Amino acid sequence: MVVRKKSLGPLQLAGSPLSSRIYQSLKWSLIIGEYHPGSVLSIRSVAQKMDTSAMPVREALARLASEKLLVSSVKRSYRVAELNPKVVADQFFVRASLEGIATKLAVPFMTKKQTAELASLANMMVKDIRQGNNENYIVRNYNFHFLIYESSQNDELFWSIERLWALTGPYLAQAVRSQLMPDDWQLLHIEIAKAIANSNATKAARLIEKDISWGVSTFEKLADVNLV
Amino acid sequence: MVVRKKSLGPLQLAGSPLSSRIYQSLKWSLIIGEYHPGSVLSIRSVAQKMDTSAMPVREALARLASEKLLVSSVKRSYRVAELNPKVVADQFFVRASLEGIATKLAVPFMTKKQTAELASLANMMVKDIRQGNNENYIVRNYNFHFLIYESSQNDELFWSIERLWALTGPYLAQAVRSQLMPDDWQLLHIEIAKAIANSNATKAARLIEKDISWGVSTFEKLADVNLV
DNA sequence: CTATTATAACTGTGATCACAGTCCTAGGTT
DNA sequence: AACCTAGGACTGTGATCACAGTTATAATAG
Repeated sequence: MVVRKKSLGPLQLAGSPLSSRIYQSLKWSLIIGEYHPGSVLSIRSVAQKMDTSAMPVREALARLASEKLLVSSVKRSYRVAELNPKVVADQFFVRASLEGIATKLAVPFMTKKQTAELASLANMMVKDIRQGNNENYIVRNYNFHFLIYESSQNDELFWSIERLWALTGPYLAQAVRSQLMPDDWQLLHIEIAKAIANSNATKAARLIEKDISWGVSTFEKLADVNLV
Repeated sequence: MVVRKKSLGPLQLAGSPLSSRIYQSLKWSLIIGEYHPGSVLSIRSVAQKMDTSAMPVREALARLASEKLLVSSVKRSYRVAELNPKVVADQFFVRASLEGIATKLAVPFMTKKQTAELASLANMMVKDIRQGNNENYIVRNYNFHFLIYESSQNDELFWSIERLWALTGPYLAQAVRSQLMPDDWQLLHIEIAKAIANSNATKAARLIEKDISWGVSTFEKLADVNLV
């Protein structure tokens, strides 16, 4: 069984331009770590794979590059960025800040049904890791976090965070697949669900920051190693 | 004398694609409030004004829309968003958070020369307002803040903040031009420069947040009025 | 076998076209 | 005078072309 996202940002109706659908599709692929750092995404190759002309793909790639989700230099193919660990750590740092803020705003708005959903997701994520089902885990992790951020009622915050997930997606996926996470890290999601159920916004925010900060410290350590 | 920006993000060399130069140019126009909410930016009209074909303009507008700096619906012209005050307040709220964080990171890195520059800018901004020179004020305000954020050494933070300035630019400019700011607001920049000179990062961050929060409260009030 | 060079394959970029929706307005009708 | 309608002037969208710069490959010279 493949776990699917609920929806990536505003739901894309069938009538939306091809370029937008391609954009959304590629963005989602970045979030779930379908591409690794350095992956080449050229206009023509993507167009062929999606069975369309260059034009809509070209627009989609330009948009992704504009948001720094891809890198582009003149007359060289679009690529997923290969970032040094310091930069990735910086990105995770911003993520931790924004996601903490969003959580604090969200908690008062969350319903019983939503908190139950959170608890359920947290439990399934523990199982996913135990069974080594990384792909399901990644999607569920997305669903867990954005179920919270949705409730923040702040679109700007939501959009910024989602962009950061696409930015760090290729790196997070690498870490998940190489089992770089400490064993007790999974319990954090269960704690978060509990704190939200108890309407403890401050604690929930602190735990979310801790959850993301794992990314910061991991990549900071990598940075130190690489510098030696 | 027209005050100019130092540089908007990474300096655009002459060899860069036309579409990128148009993108940068339009983004800067948004930041300094050259367009007001609702302004129409159609591909062909911009292309004509810039004396080029549709293609590079089309890419630039697609990029801006992707970052939510413009709105676009299918087969309808690109526009500067006309946002309800609640949404604008939300954007200023995120700005306050990120700019506070960036300031806290930046202060330890700032040199004597830079702090002197900050003090100088703060003084000139007071004069700009006194003389009713709004356009100069807006550019100097940009230079003041981004001189700080530059020193945060966190590119992701810098980029996110710059995007938010383009997003809120049309609204900030409106407020500045209608003299909506309280009289003693200008003194804040002088205080910020002092706090940074004293290497008091926490205080500087708090003052920056206060500076931006003015936007939040202003638009929240407007939201209340409009709802009645 | 190695290093250098020429050549072919591939890249984004700009221009232009046809087309189908949206918007606005001038003309007619009630 | 107010309403409706039909037309034309816009809009973004997708496709295709030519071109110039980059990258990788293969042939050639040492």
